[in-house]
Amino acid sequence: MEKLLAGLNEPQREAVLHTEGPLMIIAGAGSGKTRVLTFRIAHLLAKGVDAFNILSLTFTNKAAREMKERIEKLVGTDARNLWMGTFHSVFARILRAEAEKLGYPSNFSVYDTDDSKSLLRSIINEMQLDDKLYKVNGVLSRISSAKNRLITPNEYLNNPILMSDDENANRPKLGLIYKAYAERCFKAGCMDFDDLLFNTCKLFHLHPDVLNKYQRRFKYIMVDEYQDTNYVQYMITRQLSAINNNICVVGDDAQSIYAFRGADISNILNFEKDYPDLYVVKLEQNYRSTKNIVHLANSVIKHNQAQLRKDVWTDNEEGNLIELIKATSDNEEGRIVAQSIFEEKNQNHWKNADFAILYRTNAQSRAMEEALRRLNIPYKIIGGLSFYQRKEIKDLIAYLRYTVNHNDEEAFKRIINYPKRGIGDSTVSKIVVTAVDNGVSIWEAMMNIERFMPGRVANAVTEFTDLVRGFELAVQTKDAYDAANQIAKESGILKELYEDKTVEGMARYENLQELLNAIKEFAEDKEREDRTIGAFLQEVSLLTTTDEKDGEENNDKVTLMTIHMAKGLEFKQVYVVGMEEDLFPSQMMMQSRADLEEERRLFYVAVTRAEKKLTLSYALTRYKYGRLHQCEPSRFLQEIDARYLYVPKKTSQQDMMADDYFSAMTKLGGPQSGFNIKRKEPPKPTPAAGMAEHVPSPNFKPSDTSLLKAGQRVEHPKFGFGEVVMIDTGGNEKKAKIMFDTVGEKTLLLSFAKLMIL
DNA sequence: CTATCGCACTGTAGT
DNA sequence: AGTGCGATAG
Repeated sequence: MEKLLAGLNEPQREAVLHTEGPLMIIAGAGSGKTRVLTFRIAHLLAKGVDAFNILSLTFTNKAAREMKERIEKLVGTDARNLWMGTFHSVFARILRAEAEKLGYPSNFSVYDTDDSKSLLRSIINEMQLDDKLYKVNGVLSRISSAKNRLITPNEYLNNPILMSDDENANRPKLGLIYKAYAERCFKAGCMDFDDLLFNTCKLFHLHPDVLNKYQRRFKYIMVDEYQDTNYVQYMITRQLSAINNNICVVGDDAQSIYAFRGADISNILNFEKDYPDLYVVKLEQNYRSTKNIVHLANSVIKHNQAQLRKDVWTDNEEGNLIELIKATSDNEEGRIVAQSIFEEKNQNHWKNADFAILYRTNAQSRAMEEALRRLNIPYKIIGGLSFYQRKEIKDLIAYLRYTVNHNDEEAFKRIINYPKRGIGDSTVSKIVVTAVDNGVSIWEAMMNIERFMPGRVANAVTEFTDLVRGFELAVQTKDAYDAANQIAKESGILKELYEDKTVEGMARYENLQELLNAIKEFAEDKEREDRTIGAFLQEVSLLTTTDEKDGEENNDKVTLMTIHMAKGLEFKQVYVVGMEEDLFPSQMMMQSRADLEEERRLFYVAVTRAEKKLTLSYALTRYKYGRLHQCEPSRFLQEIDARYLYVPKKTSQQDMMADDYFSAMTKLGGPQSGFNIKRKEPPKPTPAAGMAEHVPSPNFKPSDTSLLKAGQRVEHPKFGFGEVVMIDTGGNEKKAKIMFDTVGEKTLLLSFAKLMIL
């Protein structure tokens, strides 16, 4: 252990050795956070703490797995009993043991996002609401944020602020949808992802003895990526640590990039208030990047207001200046980047795997892919559809789920007529209606179908129930693999796919075989206590893209991914592409969310992935929904301290300055036929450049909305002129609704910094 | 019950 | 432009 500690700097060592009492580690980018965390746990174990008493919460399964491996390397098999995992996986496990206390079956299924959406769609239909007004995505995110703030359906319905919000948004029934949704999930014996945390809190609240049991068990609690936790996660950790008070949170407020899914940066900003005797360690030395990269990152993030004082510095070499590339189009941007990778690779003797191309949205990968393929540069794309999101996989999983839990409504809907067995929508709704009328479950109704729907349909339904009962028997008597195999065969899925001789069909068949292999591995894993289908389903429902194995031998590939996926990774050279206004920072974010501070943190995360070289690029035109659009450079390029930037003389491969190219194109009335340039709409009443600093009015402090009065005229650089129509200052959130003359109504949260009172 | 047509969407991500 | 889902017609 001493040997290990010798390699650490002073704050790192402090973080490792400070084991008793609350601790907050503010870990800047590239400051050796993972190392500190693993050493800290190893140190606890070396001190004689039982692994059984340590709980370590991470943000992804992958992070948990990697950390566990590292610790096992340090301390050996002592690490076996560590509880290490995501919030969801850890508390799903606890809920599985305690579910009955909340009225759930212990084999509850977990709804994924698609299941949730499908259920919501049914509910919105059944309530005869306008699905254009009640969009599934919007409704789901509203319900999700309510659950993340521990608001029950009834509390929602009794909350005047939420209700008036909904009314103003013309969606007064949202609370009722939430209530119906929660009831349906409960009846189906299912939890969605948010329920796993919500119900954990509920369990602890209703059963203090259970809470006490786990409080005494988890003597040491660690939370990684604390800046990305939401309110319910905050409550869980707070309650669990209430007795022993040994809680250690690690995070970096400058890398909080998940507000859009409910992460609450104030968790980390206000942590001090909850634990007065808190000890704070700041890891500020960056070991990853050159001075130029670190300075550039700092020069942008300093524009943010909400942050902890932190000063990231590095001892590393100065390094190259950051290259800024201007391209005429997204396709040319791709060509230049691919060409650059080709040249840099030879020049520095780097591998393909030393390069990453980062972008804001997945759609941007296309141009990059084409260019790389043209130069025969191998690449891999991280993200996109995961294995477990594929239709054929979800179908078989749905059969398994339904076999285990006959109340699982979404699984039922998926499999009842797939493969086709003559039970269509009308039959299904008749069954559902009968079940509801008689107060029995759908399953029971189907078991008695001859009584109310005798005839041909009844036979089909009985065949189906017999089939499922056979599966049930198989699950009880055989091991997971044999049972799954039987289900795949007898359900007819396997046959259906086998008969499809198209390329896609063959791929689907192979995917199914791969799923069966995965079940086989699971069933034969001797280290696992619970090797049933139920346990498999639970694990699989919490698995994602990043958790899947690479599987390929040749891993020397250029990595393409979104900035979000890049967090925690590092590459010798990084290209951040698409540095254009409205794309990065994203227009959508700017309309709905706090403001551009999160986008700025996203930029910070992107550039700090680079070790040696960093290249930024933007295009002047870009394809969007099949049409060519005109773009403007991102405001972030203006915020960068110019000292760190360098613009190569020749940026266009056609040896033509991009500006000339574009003006030539527009003079000709657009490029050749088939092109259809969508001109950017002229900026609203703001200065011509569209990038000039907007000076806030002197009487108006950003984020202080109390100065706004209904009826006031205001101006916003993005949305133009408008009128304040409503303010509510209830709770912590200050909100104002502004009716903009051209854009319509906007609810602004924190973006008041740019708002002028006229 | 199935096939086809038309419309809407097109955002980052983990569980 | 392309896809995927839902509604409607057959």
